[in-house]
Amino acid sequence: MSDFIIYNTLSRKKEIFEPINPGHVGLYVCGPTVYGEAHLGHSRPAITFDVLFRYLKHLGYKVRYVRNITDVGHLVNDADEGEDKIARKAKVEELEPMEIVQMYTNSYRRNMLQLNVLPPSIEPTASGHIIEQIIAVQKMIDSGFAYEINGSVYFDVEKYAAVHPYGKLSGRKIEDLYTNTRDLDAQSEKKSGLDFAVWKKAAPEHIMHWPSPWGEGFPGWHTECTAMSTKYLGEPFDIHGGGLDLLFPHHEAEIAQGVACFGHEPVRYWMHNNLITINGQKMGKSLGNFIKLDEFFTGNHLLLEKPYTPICIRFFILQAHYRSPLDFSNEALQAAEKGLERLINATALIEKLIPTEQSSIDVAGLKEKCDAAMNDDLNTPILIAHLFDGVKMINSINDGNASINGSDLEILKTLYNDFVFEILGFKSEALSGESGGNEVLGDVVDLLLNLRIEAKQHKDWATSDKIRNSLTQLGFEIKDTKEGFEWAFKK
RNA sequence: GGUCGGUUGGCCGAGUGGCUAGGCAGCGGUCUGCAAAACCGCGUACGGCGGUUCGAAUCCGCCAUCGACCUCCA
Repeated sequence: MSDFIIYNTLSRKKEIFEPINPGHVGLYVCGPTVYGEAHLGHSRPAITFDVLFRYLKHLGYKVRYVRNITDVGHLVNDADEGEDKIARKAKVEELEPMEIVQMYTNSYRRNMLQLNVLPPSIEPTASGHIIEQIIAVQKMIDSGFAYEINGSVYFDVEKYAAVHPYGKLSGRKIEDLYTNTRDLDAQSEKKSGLDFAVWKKAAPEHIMHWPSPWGEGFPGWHTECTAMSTKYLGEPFDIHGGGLDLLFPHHEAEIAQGVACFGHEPVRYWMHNNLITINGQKMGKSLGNFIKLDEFFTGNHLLLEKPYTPICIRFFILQAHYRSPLDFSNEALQAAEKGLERLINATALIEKLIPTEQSSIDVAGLKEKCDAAMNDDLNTPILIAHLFDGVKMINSINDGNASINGSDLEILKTLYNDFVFEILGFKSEALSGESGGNEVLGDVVDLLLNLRIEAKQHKDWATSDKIRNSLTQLGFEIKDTKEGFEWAFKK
């Protein structure tokens, strides 16, 4: 088998993936901060790393996939400085912070399920790992790279940068950072504007806080990922993923914290997905131009011409390479919708193909190309292109313009099951005549279509068309075949 | 201002120093009572200007332009 190659942000190169422990992979991905409903932007890392998770398993690795839930610790950088994002929302809505956390965690999980994103192996919460974070902070102090002041603990970036390359992941130079750091908090207790909080003293009105060696407080922005990733995956571990927007400062800080805690870098391969844009601009909470996933599924948003199914969103995202920016548009989404349908239909058709003596198509070659595409840094757009080549083959065989032998047919079945369903994670969303969701409904549709056949036999085209058009209006897709008819219902 | 990354046909999106993905839309044809689906055929694109090369959309330089990060953000 050929090597699996991934792009490592750390080296800015494609590298052969070699796990630290043969046969096992530790994967950590930054999950959501649960203070709002998930939007399209959240779906990209979730889907990207879901495909990575699925593919690693397909390759035979035993994978431990950790994706955190951030439920404490993000500071709000406005008038309410020092107040926790989640606590702030709680006051507005007069809910307990943990009530908010629970609500949005539930909705996030529901959305992920809809997108056919597999649950991670472990989904740790920051609030559930306060002790681990306190220990991590203590290690940073012990190693001399963090200092306590007035009940808060800060990471000493200057001291760290003197002996370690701070900025190596994001390609930043410490001098540049100095000149660019805004001087907003002149009265700050930090030694330097570059320093970041690893533990923050809680103001009296602050709701979420825990006791620590430095007094009542809460963990800083980046502490949780360092504590939780290494707790479950060890250090160093194999792959750390996340959105490109987390590269700096979050991931840079994680490297520094890791070195401060363990004396070596915590991660072998860093992977970053690019962002989704809307009209060429980043879709983000701060810009207020995001569309929630639920809004996609219902079509209930000004920018949406119609609803789009979760799998359509998934297909749309995977038709672009994860490291490329992807621009949202109704047109692109509708193109994805139709393409997905064609792929799913052909995949279902494989079951009905009748093998012959000879194969006129190169199934082994197709499989090789599909493997190669995935091995080349998860090139899902290329993989999908090859799968569409196969779609043409499948349809041609069905039309009698090509042939396939028994063994090739078996390979083809496995190939499409593996890539379309297991790895890319697509699934059929239509209720077809065969599988059917509601048996009575199916029987009624069959009845109507049988009446239509009778009408056709009498050349009563008016009745025939009336039945077909009415069913089409209701969302059924009717196809006439040699044997009679086929139908499918689309939500 | 600093750092990084884009600019591909009507739209979306891959990719490689020469063999010039794929999807969607469009056009013509086959099939069909008409459709739908499917199949066959068609469209020859890589921001601009230079340079390297037998040959560049692909490498280099300059310019233009867009974006991301530098502050919480997937």
